[in-house]
Amino acid sequence: MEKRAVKTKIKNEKLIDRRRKQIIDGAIKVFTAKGFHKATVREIAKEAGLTMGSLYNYIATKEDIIHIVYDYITRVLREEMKKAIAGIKDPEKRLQAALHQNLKAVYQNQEIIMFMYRESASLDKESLYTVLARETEYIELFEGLLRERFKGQRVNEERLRLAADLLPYIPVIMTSRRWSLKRRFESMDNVMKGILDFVLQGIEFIPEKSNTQEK
Amino acid sequence: MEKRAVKTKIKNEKLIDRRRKQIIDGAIKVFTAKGFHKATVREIAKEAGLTMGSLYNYIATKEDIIHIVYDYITRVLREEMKKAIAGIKDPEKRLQAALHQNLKAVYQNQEIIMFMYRESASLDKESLYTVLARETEYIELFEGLLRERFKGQRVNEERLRLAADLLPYIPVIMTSRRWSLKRRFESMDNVMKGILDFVLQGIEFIPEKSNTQEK
Amino acid sequence: MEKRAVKTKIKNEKLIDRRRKQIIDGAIKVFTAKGFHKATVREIAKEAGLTMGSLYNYIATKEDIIHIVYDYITRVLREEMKKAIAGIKDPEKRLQAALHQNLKAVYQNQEIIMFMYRESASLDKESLYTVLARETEYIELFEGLLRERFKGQRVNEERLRLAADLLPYIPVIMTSRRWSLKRRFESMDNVMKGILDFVLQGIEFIPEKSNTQEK
Amino acid sequence: MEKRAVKTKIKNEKLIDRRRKQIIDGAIKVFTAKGFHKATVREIAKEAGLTMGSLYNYIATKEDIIHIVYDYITRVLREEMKKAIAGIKDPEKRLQAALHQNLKAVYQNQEIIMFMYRESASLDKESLYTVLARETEYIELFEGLLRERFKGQRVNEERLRLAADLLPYIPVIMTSRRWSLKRRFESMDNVMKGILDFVLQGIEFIPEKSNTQEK
DNA sequence: TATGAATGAGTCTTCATTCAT
DNA sequence: GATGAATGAAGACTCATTCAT
Repeated sequence: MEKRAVKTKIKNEKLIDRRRKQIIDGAIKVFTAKGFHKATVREIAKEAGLTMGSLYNYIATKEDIIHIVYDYITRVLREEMKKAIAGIKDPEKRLQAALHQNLKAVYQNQEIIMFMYRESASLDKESLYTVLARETEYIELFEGLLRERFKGQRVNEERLRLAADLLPYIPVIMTSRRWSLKRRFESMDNVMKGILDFVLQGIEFIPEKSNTQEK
Repeated sequence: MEKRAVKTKIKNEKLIDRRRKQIIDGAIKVFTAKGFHKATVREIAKEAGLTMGSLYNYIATKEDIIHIVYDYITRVLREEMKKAIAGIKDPEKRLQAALHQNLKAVYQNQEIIMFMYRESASLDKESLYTVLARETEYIELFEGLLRERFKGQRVNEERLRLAADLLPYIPVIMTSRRWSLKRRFESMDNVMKGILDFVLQGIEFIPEKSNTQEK
Repeated sequence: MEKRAVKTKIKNEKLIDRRRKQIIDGAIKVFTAKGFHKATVREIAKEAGLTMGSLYNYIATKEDIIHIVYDYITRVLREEMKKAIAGIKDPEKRLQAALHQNLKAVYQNQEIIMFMYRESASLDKESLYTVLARETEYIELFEGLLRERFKGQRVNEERLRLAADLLPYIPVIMTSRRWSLKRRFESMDNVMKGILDFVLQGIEFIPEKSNTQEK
Repeated sequence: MEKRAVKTKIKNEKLIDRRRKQIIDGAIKVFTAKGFHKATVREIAKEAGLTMGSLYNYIATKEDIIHIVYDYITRVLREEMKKAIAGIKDPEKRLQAALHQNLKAVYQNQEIIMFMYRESASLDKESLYTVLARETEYIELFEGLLRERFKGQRVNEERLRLAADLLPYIPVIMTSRRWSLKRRFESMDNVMKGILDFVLQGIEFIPEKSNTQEK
C-alpha cells in the first residue's frame, strides 16, 4: 500500500510530471531492449532527452527508474481495465470484457510486460510490495467477476479462486510463444479469440456438478 | 540445431563431465539466488568448488555457464517426461501423465525454472536457438498427446495447437502466484490437482461441437 | 596582508552583511557536523535560509564560504580577547585574564575551533595567509603579555617566544581529549583551572636562573 | 580493542604484507599532500605502484586505506616509544626519555601526524575506536611515568592525570607553529629542548606544596 | 591442469557552478 | 536580486577475463 516515494531534488510538480514521463518513455525503450542490468543510466538519460545530471535530479538511484516504470505501467493497466468493464451489467459479458481487455493489454504491451515479469527480481522490497499489492487487486477483480458470473450456482470455492489466479496470466503465455503462434494462426486476433474460448471452457470446472460427473 | 559448443582447454573427457556437473550445481545455486547479472563468476567458482582459473579452463565466457545450465535442465526435464509417459498406452491416461509430470517438474524446480524464464534474455543467440528448439519439441510432444486423445473426433486444428502451446506453461503461473495460492489452498497438491482439472476442462474446447452447444 | 576579498554580485552593502551572517551561521552548522568536504553547498544554502542561486550571488566558490567563516571567527575571537584584557593594568593579572579568556573561548567554541584546525588545509593560499597573519598577531599579544609579566627579570628570550607560541594552543588539547578529561575531572571548570595552573607553572622556565636551582 | 579487519581478496599472506606496505607508503605520500578527501584512489594506487583493480584486491573501500595508515603509524609510534624507554631505570630519566622520544617522533613524522589529527573525522567508527584505544594506552604510559617520577611525594591526583593528557600533545603544537619557530630559533633541536624544559617545569605543579606556597 | 593475483574498462552517482526566467 | 533546474566532469568501485607460475 505504502507507495514507495522516489526522492527528487526538484520542486516544480508539473515539471516533475513532465520529466517523469520522459524518463518512463526512455527507460521502457532501453529496458525492453536490453533488460534492467544491461541498460546504463547514461543510455536511459539520453533516450529520455535528459543529461545524466538532470536525470539524477529526478531520481536517486537506478532502481528508482524501474520503480517508476512499474508504477506507471501497473497504473495504466488498472485504469484501462476499469474503463473496459465500466457500464457493463451482464455478468457474463462483464467477465468476457475483462478477459478481452486483459488479452488486448498483454498483446499491445508485450515487450514491457515481458520485461516486468523478467525483472521483478530487480525491484527493491518496497517496490515489489507495491507491485504485488496491485497484482493482488487485479486478481481480486477477476475473482469478483467470476463470482458474479456463477451467482446462483453452487461453486467450488477453491476452484473459483484458482481460476482467478490463472486467468490474468494465461495471455502472458501467448507473449512468450508468439513466434510459434504466429506461424500457426491466421492472425493474432484469432489467437486471442482462441485463448478466450479456452479460458471460458476452462472455468466451467468451477460449478459443482450436482449428480452428473465431469470426466 | 547445431548444439552450441562450449570451448574448453581440457582434453580429459571424464574430467570435463565431472567439472561441468560441479559448475552446473554451483551456478544453479548462485543464479537462482541472485540472477545471472548479479552473480559473479568468482562466486560461482567458489560454489562449484573450483578456483577462478580452473573454472575458466572449462568455459570461455560467463555466458557459457548459463548455456550449460540451460542445456542441462532442459535435457533433464525432457528425459523425466519421457520416463513419465513411457509404457502408458491409453491416450487419456498418457495425456494426464504428461500434464501431471509437467506440474510436478515445474513445482519441484520452481526456482530454477523461474530463473530460466527470467534470464532467457541473457542467452546468446545460439543458445537461445537451442533452447527454443527444445521447447518446440516439448510443445510438439503435447500436440501429439492431444491429437491421440481426440482421435476419432472432429477437432478444431487451430485450437488443438493453441492448447499444446498453452498447456505446458500454465503450471508456471502457479510458481509466480505460489504465495497467494498457498494461503488459499489446503496443500500444493490440491493446487496441482485443481490446475489439472482446469486444464482438462479447458481442452474440451478442441472438439468441434456438431449441433449441440455448450452453454 | 591583502585581505582576500570575496567577490559578490550584489551592490547593497547592508544586504551583503545580512546575507553573509546567514551564510556564516548556516555554514558553521554544516561544517562542524560534516567537515568542509562532505558539506554540500546545497545543504549550506538551505541551512542559511537561502536558495542555491541566491547564495551564489554572495560568493563565487565553495572556498569562499570557508574563508568567510574563518574570517568571522578569528575576528570575533580577537575582539573578545581585547575586551577581556581591556582595563587590566597588573601584568600578572593581565596575563592570567588572557589565558583564561583563551581557555574559555576554546571551550565554548570547541566544535568550530576543531573544525578550523582540521580544515585549514582546505583554505586557498590567500585565505591561509590572512588566517596565519591573524594567528601571528594573537601569538604576539601573548608574547607582549609575557614580556610585561617578566619585566625586570632577566629572561631567556628564546624561551619567552616559545612560550608565547605554546600558550594559546595548549587549551586546544583539552578539546581533543575532552572525553577522557570529563571522566577524570569533577567539572570542565576544574580542567580549565588545572590547565591554567600547569601553564603558569610552565612559564616559570622563562627567567634565567642566576645561581639558585629550581628543584 | 576489536581490531577492525580490512577485507582482502588475496590469500597469500606474505603478498598482502608487501602490498599493504606499498599502499601505506603511497597513501601517506598522497594523503599528506592533499588530505583524505582530495586524494583520489587512482592516485594512491599509482603512487603505491599498483593498478586501481589491484589496489582494490587488498582493500574494500577508500576508508580502508586511511584505516591501514592509522593502524600502521600508531603501531610504529608505540613500538618506537617502547624501545626508547626500554632498560632505563631511573624514573626521572625514564620520563625524560619518553618526552624526548615523543618530541622526536612528532618532529620526524610531522606531516603524517598532522594528517592524522586533521583526518580523524574521516575514520569510520570502528577505526576511530581502535585509534582512540591506542591513544589512551599512550596517555596511560605517561601517567605511569609521572607517577613513578613523583613517587614518595604527595601528588595532586587530578593534576597528574591532566599532565598525562597534555604532555604527549604539546609537541604537536610545534608542528603547527613550525614556520614561526624556525625563524626564531637557531635549530629545531633547540625548539625541542625548549619544549622539554617547559614541560618539565610545568609538571612541577603536580606535587602538593606542603606549607610553602608556589608563588 | 590448477592456481589466484593482476588488469582496466565500464558503471553508478555526486555536486559545484551556471543561467534563463 | 531571487529562483531552482540543468549541466557534466570527476570519483569510487566492480568484475569478467587473462596469464605467469
